[in-house]
Amino acid sequence: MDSFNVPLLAESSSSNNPSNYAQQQQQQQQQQQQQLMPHHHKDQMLAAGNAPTLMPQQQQHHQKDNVNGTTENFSNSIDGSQLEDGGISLSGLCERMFASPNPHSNNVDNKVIATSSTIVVTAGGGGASGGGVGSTTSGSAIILESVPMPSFANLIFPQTRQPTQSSTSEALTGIDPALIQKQQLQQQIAIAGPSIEYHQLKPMEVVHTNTNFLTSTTAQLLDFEPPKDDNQITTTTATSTTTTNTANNNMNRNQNQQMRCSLHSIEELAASSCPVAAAQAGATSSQQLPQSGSHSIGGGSGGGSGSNLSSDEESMSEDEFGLEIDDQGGYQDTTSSHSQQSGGGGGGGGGGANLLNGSSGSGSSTGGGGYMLLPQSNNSSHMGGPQNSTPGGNGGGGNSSSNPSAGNGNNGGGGGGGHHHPHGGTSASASGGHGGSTGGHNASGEAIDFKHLFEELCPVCGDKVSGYHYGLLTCESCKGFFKRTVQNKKVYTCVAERSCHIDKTQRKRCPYCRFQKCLEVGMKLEAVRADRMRGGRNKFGPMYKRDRARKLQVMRQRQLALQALRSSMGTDIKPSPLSPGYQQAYPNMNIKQEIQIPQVSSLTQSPDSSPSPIAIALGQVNASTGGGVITTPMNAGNGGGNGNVNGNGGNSLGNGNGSGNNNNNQNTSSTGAGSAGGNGSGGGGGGGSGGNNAGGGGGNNSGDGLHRNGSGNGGNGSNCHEAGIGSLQNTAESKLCFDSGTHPSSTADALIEPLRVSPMIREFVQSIDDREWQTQLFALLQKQTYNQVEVDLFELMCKVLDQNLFSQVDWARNTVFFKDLKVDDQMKLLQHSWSDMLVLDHLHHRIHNGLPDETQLNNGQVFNLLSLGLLGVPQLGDYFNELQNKLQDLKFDMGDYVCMKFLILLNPNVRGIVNKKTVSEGHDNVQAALLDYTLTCYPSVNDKFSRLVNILPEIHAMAARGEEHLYSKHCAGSAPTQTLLMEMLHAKRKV
DNA sequence: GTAGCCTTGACT
DNA sequence: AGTCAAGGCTAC
Repeated sequence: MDSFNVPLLAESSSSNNPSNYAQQQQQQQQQQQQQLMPHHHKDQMLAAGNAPTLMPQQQQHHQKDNVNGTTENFSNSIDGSQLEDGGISLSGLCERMFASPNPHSNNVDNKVIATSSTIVVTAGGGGASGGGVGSTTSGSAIILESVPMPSFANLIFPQTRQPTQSSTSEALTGIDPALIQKQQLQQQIAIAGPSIEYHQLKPMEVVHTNTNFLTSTTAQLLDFEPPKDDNQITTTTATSTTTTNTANNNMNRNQNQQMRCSLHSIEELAASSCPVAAAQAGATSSQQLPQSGSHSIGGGSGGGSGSNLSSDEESMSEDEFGLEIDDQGGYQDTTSSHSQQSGGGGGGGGGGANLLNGSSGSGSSTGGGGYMLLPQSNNSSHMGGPQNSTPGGNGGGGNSSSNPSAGNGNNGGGGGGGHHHPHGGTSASASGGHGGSTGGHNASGEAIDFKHLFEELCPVCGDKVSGYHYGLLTCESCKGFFKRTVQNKKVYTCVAERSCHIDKTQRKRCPYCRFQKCLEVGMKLEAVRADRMRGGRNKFGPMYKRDRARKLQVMRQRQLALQALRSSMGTDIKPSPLSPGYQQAYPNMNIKQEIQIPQVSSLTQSPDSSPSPIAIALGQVNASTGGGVITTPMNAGNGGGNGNVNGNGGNSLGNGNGSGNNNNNQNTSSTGAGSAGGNGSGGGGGGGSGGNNAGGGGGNNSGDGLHRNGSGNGGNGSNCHEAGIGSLQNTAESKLCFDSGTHPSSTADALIEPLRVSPMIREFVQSIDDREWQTQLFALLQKQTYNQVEVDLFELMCKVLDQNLFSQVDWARNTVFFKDLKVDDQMKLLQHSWSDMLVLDHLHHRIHNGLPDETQLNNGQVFNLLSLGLLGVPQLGDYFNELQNKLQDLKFDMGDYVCMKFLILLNPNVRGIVNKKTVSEGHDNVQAALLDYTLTCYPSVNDKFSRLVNILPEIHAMAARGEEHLYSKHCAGSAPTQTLLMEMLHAKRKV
């Protein structure tokens, strides 16, 4: 049968025994981790999401050698045994067991209290390796259980994991405190919801099974409904579990998210330890870690696959996808050819500078307030240089950042509100936003003053920064703390909930949480020298340099923007005194927990201003208004102070998280529902005066740079095409143009037929949650780049794709037809369709949600969102656009989209489907529904149904190309390993 | 253990 | 020679 227990790169192995390769791979990773990481942090690193790859044999070995009754020895074993004796720490096992970074290994109940003295650990699984090993601690049996199952499978039935985890948790009492700590760490992962980033999956092992793979490993049983007659679950517990297995889908989803752990530098380490990369002489990750390079795994790790596509022809480099920061660290000067806008506005209308020369220049929107993770408002190609759009969405009235230094968009205008410091607030200088007269060259061309860099606040504790330490600007104490922790292999424990606030006054209280925060903000373990050599420079030097240049550039732009603002507004806005907190100039900094996520337009919006039939049918828009903004919880919740940018009736949705008062300016009309207290007051206000495009017309430069639903109605429609369809904030504009010009009949269709939309399609559409997708997307991008000087954009793309895949699986397994299938079939279907669905999804998000082509990351890098739709193949751009145009010509709407998605998923022709009948029926039903829908709701579009269906093969062709590319990149060691994405890639080849 | 200050040494 | 990010020292 087709087994999905495919080891990563198993096909590439030169070994006859596929499992050997998996073992080699794991060993390789472990060895590399040993060399690359200060071992002792593994636990806490893992808490940040990086699970080690373990070999069952190693587990066994470790348990024999290292589990003992003393904390000290155990701790030592953690540090040493994992790496020195080739074994693996018990903690690591526990981490893998209880907190697999697999986000779908969920249901960890952090409330569980250990009451048992028995742990059951069954090492190994499947056919790959050894069985369980019992080891005792304090007289208690310890049997660890590894989980060598397809992560993919985990996704489908994650809920059955819970009992195992909880029961095992309970079993911890009486075990070495260090072990308990590990358990706590895992729980922390579960608790640390916001750390949603990058999925690292449990390693797959070849499971030679003659029967249903579901019964092939214990691990599988943990995640799947165990067959009634199967007793392979070896987990035991002395007491009953305190958790239940009642997680519903939503719960699963949430928990899944929680389990998606942040990996930060550690994950990069892990990624860099990709055995394939190691096997390819120096083809290591971009982290330039000191790999041994001598690991000879798998000779042929890539080659054996038969798809060792090493050609660089289509290799995507950073350059190809938007890294536009030159090695000198400088951005190109955008001041001359690009209009600049200090959207500072974010904050209560703050400093948003009017777009003085806003005519045609691409806007370099430098938000006054919040940091940026919003799609840029630029309306021209970025080729001329990065447009540093730093929308001021965050600032809000007050500073609401998790760190005092976070973006404060209080420059001018309203703003002002309270200062909210989730972290207990140290000294955030809340003095109004400062236009950035510091550093770099100010408008007068003064010399760069790097001293200002150190006026930032430490992202860990808020103390004064003393310089770059271990990867980023931190204070001296955190530098020392980090160093001590790493060098001395400290293992801390949090006596509280592992969520202690860390600030200057409390940083001593909980070293555990402090260290966690160090990792979270991006301090790099590898910067601590193993040999303790003094002096000299490390490899981060160039990175620091670039970071400086980037910061200075931001400052410079802000300064110019502020100057422009002043001149445009007379002298009303007085230059603020130079803030000791240089952070005002760096809204990107220190805003870790203040995720500002751009929300794209409603799921039912389309470029066509008229609501689609399905939108009306779902009651998400009033048909009579014909094109009104669809208010969703998403846009309503944001920006309490939705200020009308131009007073034209368009809502410039504030996207800020500011907690301050929503001091909107004179233009505010607060149309958005929900002035969510802590939310969004800033952004909305920002729009007010800050984001006004001097050109008047479009009014598209909201303070938050988002302005999705904005767009004045007052004769501003003509701006829409200039603005670019790809821009989130221009969705509404695009709709207007689209509607009025291209498809005059669309409105009629929409208004006449909505009620005839079949219940099936309604249900389909309702199953789509684009908001969650958006939230996850931008949260991931933000988290991945928060305080990171530089990230590998391809790797980031893979992470996003990986996340999208998780969402996709999550969606699929809750949908009609599909959910009724056996897991075997489900997996086959997904493995066959995932890439097509990714492409289709991206088309959908582009068309219906106005997803832009690119977005600027927290750290200033430009991330090419389009690459997600192209699966990393830039050459497919034209083809992609062509498909998009075709779909738009067909008035492709949400109903069409979801039906097409189902048609892709429910492919009865997939080989090996057991319940082909059900799949086929589902497919036919959807097809019929789509046909009916198109005929009923879009009579004006000739032959819409068949034309839509004919696009599916085109999507498939594109997806196939993307898959090849991704696979080749993976074989070249450029892609993160142990991700669902890679698993999918391999699975399809296996199939 | 913390954190401020000192020393070191590769790099510019 | 200066810079600066490492590690080291030591008073607290």
